[in-house]
Amino acid sequence: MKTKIRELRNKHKITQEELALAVGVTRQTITSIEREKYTASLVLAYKIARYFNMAIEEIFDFSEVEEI
Amino acid sequence: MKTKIRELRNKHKITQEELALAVGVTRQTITSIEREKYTASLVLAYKIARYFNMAIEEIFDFSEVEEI
DNA sequence: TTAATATGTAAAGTTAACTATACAAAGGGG
DNA sequence: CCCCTTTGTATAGTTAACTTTACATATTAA
Repeated sequence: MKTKIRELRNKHKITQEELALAVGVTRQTITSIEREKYTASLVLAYKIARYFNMAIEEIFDFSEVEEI
Repeated sequence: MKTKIRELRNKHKITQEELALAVGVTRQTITSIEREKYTASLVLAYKIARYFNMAIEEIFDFSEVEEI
């Protein structure tokens, strides 16, 4: 899933490691999510959104999710 | 994790099975999430939110998630 | 009371999210 | 150039989300 994490991280000038630490996961998890290796869990998505002071839907791109 | 799914489902007068079908999971998944057996994935949370025309944060209760 | 509908639960299996460790490669600053 | 920081990637392992099947229980309607 596409996300704005890298973009936001650059804007805030923090590394993957710093973000990982802030939200309580490993750097590999952040790397994997940025590189779309897998999708964040709901709780992690929330923590990342909180960190950047945004809503989950503003950071994670659900446009590929099949419409209901 | 606490959610408003049951409450919303009752308000909309739909069964677990109907919601499950609408968002593309099994009834057991809805049951388990309502009974807090486990937390929905990000995509499922999004689909449920879309179904009820709400934001993810309005349906899922993140108050127990450790502050960052 | 019986049937039908809605929900709870259980167990076993699969897949995806995440950890841990480790090493390679890219890029900038001295 | 060389060092240092940041990022990419790989592999193996664990845990949690979700499926499938099946049966039990509660509630309502006929």
